[in-house]
Amino acid sequence: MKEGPDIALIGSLIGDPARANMLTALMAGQALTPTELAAHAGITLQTASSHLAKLEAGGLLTQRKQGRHRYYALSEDEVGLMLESLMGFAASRGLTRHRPGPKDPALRKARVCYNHLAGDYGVRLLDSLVAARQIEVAGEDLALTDAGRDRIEALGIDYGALRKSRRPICRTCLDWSERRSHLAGSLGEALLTLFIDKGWAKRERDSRVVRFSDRGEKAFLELFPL
Amino acid sequence: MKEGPDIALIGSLIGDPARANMLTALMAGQALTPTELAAHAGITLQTASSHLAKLEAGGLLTQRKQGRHRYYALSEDEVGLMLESLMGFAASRGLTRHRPGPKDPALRKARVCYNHLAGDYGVRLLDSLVAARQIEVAGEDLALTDAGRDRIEALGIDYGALRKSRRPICRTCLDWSERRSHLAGSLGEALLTLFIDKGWAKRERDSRVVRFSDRGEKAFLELFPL
DNA sequence: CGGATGCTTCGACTACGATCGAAGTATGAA
DNA sequence: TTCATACTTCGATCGTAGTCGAAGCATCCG
Repeated sequence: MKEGPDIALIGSLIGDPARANMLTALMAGQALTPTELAAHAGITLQTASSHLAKLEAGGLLTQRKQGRHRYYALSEDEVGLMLESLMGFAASRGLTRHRPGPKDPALRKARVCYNHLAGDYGVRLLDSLVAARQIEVAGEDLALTDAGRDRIEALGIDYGALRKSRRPICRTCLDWSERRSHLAGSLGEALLTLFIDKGWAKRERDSRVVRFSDRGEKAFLELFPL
Repeated sequence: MKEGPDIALIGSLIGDPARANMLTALMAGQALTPTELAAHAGITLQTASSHLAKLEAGGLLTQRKQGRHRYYALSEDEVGLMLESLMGFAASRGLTRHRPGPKDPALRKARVCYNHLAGDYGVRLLDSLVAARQIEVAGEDLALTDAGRDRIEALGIDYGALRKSRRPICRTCLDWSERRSHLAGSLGEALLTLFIDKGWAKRERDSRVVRFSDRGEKAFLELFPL
């Protein structure tokens, strides 16, 4: 009828509270089963199953069968970016679903955004890499410089493996708490994995919060100065 | 209940086809009356009125009374950016509402994105300014350099006026057709206005298409080389 | 092979919201 | 003042989508 892409379909998928809760839960980056997602959304398994089918048909989720479990996850980085952008706007309107509690500051400090680090620390990470000219910015796109490649290889990240995947290595993602960009893409994912593997940070159970240890925090701040 | 902003409310607002049509129409940047928006959405005035009240309550729209007309517009740049991001995802899924016609290439070449230039030409504009070091990129944020300020003042844009407004002067906006960034913010708006004032380009009626004249196209391409 | 777990499908109920006609309010024109 | 236009509010109708119980598959375990 009118020109342009159909945003109503996507909007209505996100618009149902149960589905929105599931999507929010999946923003933590881990693949979850219908049973788990039903608990997150506060609905029965049957209803959850129907919602998940719709989300999958709409291209927001992908499904992986493993034994008698089915694991659902956001289908691609793009979905996470879009959701974070919605959250940014919702947060700016003061539309928060939760009573602000002790978790809130932790969430703003460091949290998982689909598969990479967001919050204060996520923003700092990108800023630091850009300041050190290890990442160059060109609009929405980021590019790893030669110095940047050396740097991440020194950290123990396999640059070749990142390159092989079809996803962009670097990518910006708008942070809803900081309202600035942080680092997404396969490099963002690899770095978060690195921090956790090194024992610098741990993910809190059933939450997006990333909790740094004292030692990890010190190492992170030294490694990525402003 | 759960942590994080409430995206369901925003989603459900966008999720209704009638409302989505109105929002899409308002992406053209002009403020429209309920009667006009009702026509765009294919509903009666009464229904439109109810939808508009909801969109305003949700913070997506603002309203300006002028005589016996009421003009609705997107409430801020942020809303346009969010919608464009949704369109990007919808387009990547092939969810387009329109039959691809002769208008489509024109739309991809140059169109209005709320209040600034998008499409191929919009992307080129930002790229050119960045290449000339008149804009510097730092994550999501853009900064006008001294050279950039001189440049836009030479073009006849009042830098002081841009500065006075509380909105950011430069800003990136993800382009759904090009899937790259173009220039938003008050400078983006001022530049589009400039192109139209100079007679280089005209906006097509009831459409987001921006049509450049031969002379205007030549001038634009010379002024903003890659 | 049972029996248990995880999930989907079916069917029926329910509630919410979109829709429009009719009536009410505001602004402008004659 | 009177009429017309632009819009909102009210009220009633109607559809659709979310919800869950019950039943049906699939997978794993002993």
